[in-house]
Amino acid sequence: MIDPTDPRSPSRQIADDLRNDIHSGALEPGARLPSERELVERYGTSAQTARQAVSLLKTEGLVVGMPGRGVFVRERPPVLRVGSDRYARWRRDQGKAPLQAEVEELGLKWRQEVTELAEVPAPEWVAKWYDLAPETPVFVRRRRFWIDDHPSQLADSYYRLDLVTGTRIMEERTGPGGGYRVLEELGYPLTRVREEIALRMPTPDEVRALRLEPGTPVAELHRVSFSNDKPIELLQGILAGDRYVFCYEMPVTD
Amino acid sequence: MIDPTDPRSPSRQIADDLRNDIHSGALEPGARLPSERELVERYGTSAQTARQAVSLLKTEGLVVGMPGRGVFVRERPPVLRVGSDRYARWRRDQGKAPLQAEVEELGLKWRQEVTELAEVPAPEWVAKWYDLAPETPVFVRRRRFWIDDHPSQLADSYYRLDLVTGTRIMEERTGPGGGYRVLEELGYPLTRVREEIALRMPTPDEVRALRLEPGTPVAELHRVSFSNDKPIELLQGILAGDRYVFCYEMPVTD
DNA sequence: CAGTGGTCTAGACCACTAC
DNA sequence: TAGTGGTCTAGACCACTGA
Repeated sequence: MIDPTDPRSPSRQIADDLRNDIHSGALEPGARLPSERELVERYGTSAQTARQAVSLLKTEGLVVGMPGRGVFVRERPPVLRVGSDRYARWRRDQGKAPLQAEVEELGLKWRQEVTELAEVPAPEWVAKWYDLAPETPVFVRRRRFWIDDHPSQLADSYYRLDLVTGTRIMEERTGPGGGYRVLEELGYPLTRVREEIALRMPTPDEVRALRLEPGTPVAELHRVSFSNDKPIELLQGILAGDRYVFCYEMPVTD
Repeated sequence: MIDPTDPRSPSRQIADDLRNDIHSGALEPGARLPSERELVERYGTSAQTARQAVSLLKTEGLVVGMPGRGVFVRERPPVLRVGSDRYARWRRDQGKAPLQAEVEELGLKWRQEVTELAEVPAPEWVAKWYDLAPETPVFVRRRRFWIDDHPSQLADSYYRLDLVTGTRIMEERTGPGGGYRVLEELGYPLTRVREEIALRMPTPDEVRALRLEPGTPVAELHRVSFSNDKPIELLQGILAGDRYVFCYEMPVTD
């Protein structure tokens, strides 16, 4: 089954065959790929070569290996469309955090796990936006968001100490409406949001925390929340790339 | 150098060591990693094990192998911040396409390569937005964008035939200001834009067309351009994940 | 020319799964 | 218990690079 005159290496030939089967639908999502031993027999290569072919598909994010069971065509998890009206005030008035509202509208379960509440020296980008000297202490809320019992986002919110000391932002539970509601009550209503999204592969820590399959990229989100042009919250998020679609809508300015 | 009591597998231990060296700065961007043979000697493992460690770092996008030379810590290419004021009309009045203006402001070279001009059956999402029967013929402009002599984006623009037949949109060169300028002159000024961004690993075709290093994710961008709530252009873009940062700024609505 | 990464063969053992 | 993926050893050849 391997064509020695083909310029592609044997492992590439096998990988391309399997990829075709997946894209053509011959192998549907959830289906099991031929086992390593079957591939060896079918193509007449060594086991390592068959393994490398499958490994290629894994790094492409097309298949997932389950030790003892087999290699399976990945089923795309439910995707969350993160929209640009996420921050609308009427959502908070219903007592929900921005993401929570969006998730529950889709009929999915939602959970927030607070992993750390602490004073830390300000990271460089935080100091820059808050116009603080480097290393100035700031308050950080680190959370992990779960959607349908899957971890899907790591989110670290940084606040100025002079703004949030003594408020519910320093507590485990910020109360209905989330952190924005607290800031609003302090006299800092949210007026503008700036988001930057970069793409990269996850670190091993992130793979663990988000239970990412190999071949899943992440989005690194930096968000600046303004109240009348004054930054009031800075967020760094790591989002599982296969669970989010970012969606922005904007008028065209002159 | 391998700790047999460590629960991590040998290849993981080697990979973690190298990753630490990279993050600590002991191995700077552009530096060469120890060669496969050196790693074998240092850790006392087989060559395959050392290879697997390095291969892990490749899929993480941290290093790049150059056959015959070595494995090098990846240098991040210049990153382009794609902003939400990209579509502002004043830019087009200077005779530049949206992306072109942004790139040249950074002092980078810019080039557009038209790879195909054709009538094709409408893909599903195109038919949906244009409210056409599936497979209705539409006109597609496929281009590849180069920044500083690196391919960085594949962009397919779909147009309704009844709008663009006989216009410069069907020509190789659309003239100053790009496709939006042509539509504007036809009586369809751009008023609103909607963008959806999904993350995934590239297909082999995309790896080739964008000359992507292993371990580089891509962003799949779907853009709908409206003129007074009527879609006038649909774009699917594949953007090299290591060359773009997406940046959106939005007011908070009630 | 020696050294490099990339690919391959031919074995082996382990932990896990499903029966 | 048989089959699975995951990892490992110990070799080998090739094309390419740089001196």
